[in-house]
Amino acid sequence: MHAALQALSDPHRMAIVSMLADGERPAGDFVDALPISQPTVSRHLSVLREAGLVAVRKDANRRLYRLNPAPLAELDAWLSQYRRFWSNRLDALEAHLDKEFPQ
Amino acid sequence: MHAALQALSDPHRMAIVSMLADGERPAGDFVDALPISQPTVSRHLSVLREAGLVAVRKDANRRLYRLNPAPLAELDAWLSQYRRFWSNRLDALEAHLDKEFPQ
DNA sequence: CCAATACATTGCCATTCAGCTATATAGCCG
DNA sequence: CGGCTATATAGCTGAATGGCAATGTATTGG
Repeated sequence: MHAALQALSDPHRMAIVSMLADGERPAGDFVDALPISQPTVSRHLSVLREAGLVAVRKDANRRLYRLNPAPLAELDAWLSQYRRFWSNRLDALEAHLDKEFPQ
Repeated sequence: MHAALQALSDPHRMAIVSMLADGERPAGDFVDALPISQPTVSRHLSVLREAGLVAVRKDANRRLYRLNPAPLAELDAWLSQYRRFWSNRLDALEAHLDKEFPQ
């Protein structure tokens, strides 16, 4: 999960991940959306790939990127040890969940 | 929250934050726990301070560090838009919670 | 007052990294 | 095939960053 944090620590890469919350997108969408050059976007995508945060598939000319949520889930799990600091609401929820959907 | 991500992207800083999950600690504890020099630890603490992830208070000779959970809560909020990708369990929990503890 | 402890700050070095331009690769279309 | 589009790769540069040793600062204890 540390690789994911490292990858997310760049604002442009975080923006890419945010755009992918809506679904699959071709690389060109990020080039249009971000104020940086195409090769730089391509490099960011490569970093996100290596971190396991995104996956690609080919569609003719284009490369369609989609989110790979696993590292985010890991990050979420790490964060869970801190939720008690701000969220009694969630604590209650988890207690309930464990009863509702045991194991 | 981006400043927090940046700060957490270093493994030693993440280790410090992890240690603080248990409560307040003097700076020296991190020096003992990490395989890096005291000045380097001090620099990491300074970065965490600037990111708002930790707060300090003086206790005689020592500086007692504690977690400031606000940036982690922000990160948690950002992550929430992705939970649907891996956690139907949590979705169910939240639905329940909204009924149980409305608003 | 003096030595010791705990921590921060300074100054340096090597590495990493985001950015760019230029170029390569691959698929599409006429 | 030839040109166009979409993306990746290579090569470079400057800035940021983590590491260290040396030094500064403040507090405690004798």
